[in-house]
Amino acid sequence: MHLMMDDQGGNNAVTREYRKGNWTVNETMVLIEAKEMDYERRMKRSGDHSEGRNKPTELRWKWVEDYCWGKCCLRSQNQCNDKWDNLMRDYKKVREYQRKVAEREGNDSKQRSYWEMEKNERKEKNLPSNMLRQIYDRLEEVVEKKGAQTVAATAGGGGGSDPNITNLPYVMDRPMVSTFQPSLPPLLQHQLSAPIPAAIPLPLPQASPQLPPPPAPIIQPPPLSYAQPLPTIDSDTSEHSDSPAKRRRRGGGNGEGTSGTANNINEVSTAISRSASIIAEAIQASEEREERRHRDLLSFHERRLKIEESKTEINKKGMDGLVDAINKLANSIFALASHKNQSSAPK
DNA sequence: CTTAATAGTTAGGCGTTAGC
DNA sequence: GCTAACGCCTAACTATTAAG
Repeated sequence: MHLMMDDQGGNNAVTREYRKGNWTVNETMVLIEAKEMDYERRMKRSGDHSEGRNKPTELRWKWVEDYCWGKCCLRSQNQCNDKWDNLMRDYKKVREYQRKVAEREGNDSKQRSYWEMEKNERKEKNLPSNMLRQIYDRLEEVVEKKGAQTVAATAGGGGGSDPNITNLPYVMDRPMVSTFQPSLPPLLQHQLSAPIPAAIPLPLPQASPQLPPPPAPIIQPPPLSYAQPLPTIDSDTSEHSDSPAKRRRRGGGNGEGTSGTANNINEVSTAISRSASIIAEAIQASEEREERRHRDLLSFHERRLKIEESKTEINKKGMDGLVDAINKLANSIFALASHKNQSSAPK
């Protein structure tokens, strides 16, 4: 269970328990995918420059965090941000090196590609020692696409020349907290129960504020509603409207805003508690389904084992019978031959 | 003023090795 | 076998700059 219901001071809130420790390849792929979606989302938005002016800027990394959570990558926005920074550092080093290698290849200079190098050789050249090809390729895909999109948007774009512009209406009312769809579609319940392979291409998140994401193939980011947010409280640090550096500073208060009226607070807390119970139910259902699937899988394996065993037994019996028959045949032939010998012998 | 991007730095976890 | 020392790796923190 990664979501905790907080009930302090009478307000229900959902606390995210972020995973710690090293990033797995799968988590990294999810993050890259989230960034890819983020780029695409922003490009769409920058093309649609007629709306969203003077709206509060969206917290991009919170969006990325939400996306990652929808893919069972339980990291905070800071973790995502940091990991992305580190990834980009490594990626750029490798990319630069690979470019140099490619240039020198024309000049007949013998220089091994990054992937052909040993770990210590990489270290000598001040390159990341263990960047995975899989991750590099995926990063290249995303980063180069981003570059191309940026150029395209700059060329095509009236006021939306900057890919960083965040003016789509569907984020305009988004508070500085993470969000969930208040009523989870059945699909999400399924998603929660099954980790999703990151390599499979995903449909784009919806850019429209009114329309919920369309019913989609099995793999789809969870629909995030920005119109009806469900606040979460981050378990590591309070991450609200401060700058990244300030956000991380501990002991500096919780950074809560004071602008909400009592009415709003009431409405929000009601919505939160409703949403929380829905989410809790969804998670419970998904866990039950997962349990059931696990049991099915086990019984299936057992059945398969039994079938294998009986097959082996039948084969063994068949082989024994065959050996027996061959022995008998050999004996008969031998007996026949000796009988013939005796009968043909001179008297 | 804010967020995003970048880069330098620190801290903690983990494996290896030498000494007892 | 135990433990301290060491080095490496990576997440996390911090500062700075750019752009809107």
